[in-house]
Amino acid sequence: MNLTVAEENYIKAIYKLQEGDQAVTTNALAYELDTKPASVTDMAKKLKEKKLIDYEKYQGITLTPEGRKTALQVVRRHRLWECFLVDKLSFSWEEVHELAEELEHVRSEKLINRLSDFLGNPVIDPHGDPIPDAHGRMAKPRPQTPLDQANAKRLVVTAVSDQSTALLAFLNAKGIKLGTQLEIVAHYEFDNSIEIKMKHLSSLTISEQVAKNIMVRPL
Amino acid sequence: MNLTVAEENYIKAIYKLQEGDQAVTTNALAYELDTKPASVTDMAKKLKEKKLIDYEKYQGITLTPEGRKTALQVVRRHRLWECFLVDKLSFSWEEVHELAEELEHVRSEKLINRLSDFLGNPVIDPHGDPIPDAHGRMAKPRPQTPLDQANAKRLVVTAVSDQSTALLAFLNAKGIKLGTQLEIVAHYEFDNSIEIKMKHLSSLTISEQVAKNIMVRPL
DNA sequence: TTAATTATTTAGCTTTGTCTAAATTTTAAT
DNA sequence: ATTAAAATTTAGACAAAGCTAAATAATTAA
Ligand SMILES: [Mn+2]
Ligand SMILES: [Mn+2]
Ligand SMILES: [Mn+2]
Ligand SMILES: [Mn+2]
Repeated sequence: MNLTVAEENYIKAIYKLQEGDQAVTTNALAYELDTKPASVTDMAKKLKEKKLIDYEKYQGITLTPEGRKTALQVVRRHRLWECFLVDKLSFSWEEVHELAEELEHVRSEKLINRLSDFLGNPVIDPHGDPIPDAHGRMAKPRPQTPLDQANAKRLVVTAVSDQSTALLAFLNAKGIKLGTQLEIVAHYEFDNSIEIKMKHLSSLTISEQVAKNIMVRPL
Repeated sequence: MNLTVAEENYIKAIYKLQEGDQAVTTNALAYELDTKPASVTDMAKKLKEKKLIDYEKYQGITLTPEGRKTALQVVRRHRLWECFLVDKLSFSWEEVHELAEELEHVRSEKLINRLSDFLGNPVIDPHGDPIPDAHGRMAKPRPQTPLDQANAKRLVVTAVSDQSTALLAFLNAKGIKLGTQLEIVAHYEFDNSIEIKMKHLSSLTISEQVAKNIMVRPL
């Protein structure tokens, strides 16, 4: 099955939005892909034809097993390229998503497996997301929660769930990265902001919006 | 000026075929790009519109200075990726062209300049072709001639002018690569085949067709 | 210098992926 | 149970890139 770049992008976006089994809506997919709902409907018909998704009018979209396999391949390529850019070419984590968005479409098993070897077969990408192996299997991530829901006091940052340049740039500015250890000093119920303290630094207060997108686990 | 992948491929092909100032013909370009003359005519109109080529009906195609600049950027990306694949991922020289044909279309100055640094700013690619620098300047290649026209006896292989998998596989089989030193033992005028001898090996005879595509300079 | 051959262009059609505007279906609210 | 709002689909259009078949221009041969 030979997919176009657009088809791969759709499959990956469906994978991303399809938490568990819940069907992905036309509008959500259009928003995620920065396109229009009418375009999504058109593409849904094509992907159904290719047996990559289950789709019935007005009923939303889910990946078939074949579609999920395809999605995992694209995700693998995306995340390995992100590792390459950060580890080998010294890009910072907020710069790599867009480039990987293009590199992920070079389809060569040999290339991607050699790249993985070259990188030491990493299992997480620069944003803390797991990298599927050549068979589509991912190490199941150690349990992690959004910072705004953490109950332990001493925590370590394991991932960021929003990967917009804006959030990543903010985290850079505050010195927060994967592996950063922090302590929760206070919750402020007025706006659900959270005061945190990192070693050797004065404490800072972050918005609920930011806290929701920082994944942590107890230290 | 934002170019499509197809436009970049055309510009690169025109650059390749346009030796000196001679205009590139519609048919030659169609053959090079494995497409049809009618398609070339269509694209020529678009590229003229974008001021990348000079083109008048029936008069053939030449790159404008802007077009040449674009071509050199694409060539730079292509050849740097080939270096990456060979030097870092252990691909052999006959495998890299197709992959580079796709990778070359990821347009990011920052990416390609960092890749170049990472590779040690190489000046020739795995086939002996020069790599343009960030400003489009290439080290002018040291004088080289096709093996079938060499007059010195002791020679060193500097490049291959045909990069088909078939030729490269043949050269692999015979142990001929960039830097290989060889001696011309005999010319056979019946078919213009050439007998050569490499150090520590028995001599072998290669066809004119092969000899034409091996570039050498006197040792 | 005609005539034949070759090269190139034009015309018209196809596929992919997108859009807007209008129609329809589903969901939520009275 | 209607009605209003929101979500989704359809219809019709467009741009990019390709194709085939037919027309035209340029070149070569007789
Ligand atoms: Mn992508
Ligand atoms: Mn990532
Ligand atoms: Mn290419
Ligand atoms: Mn090359």
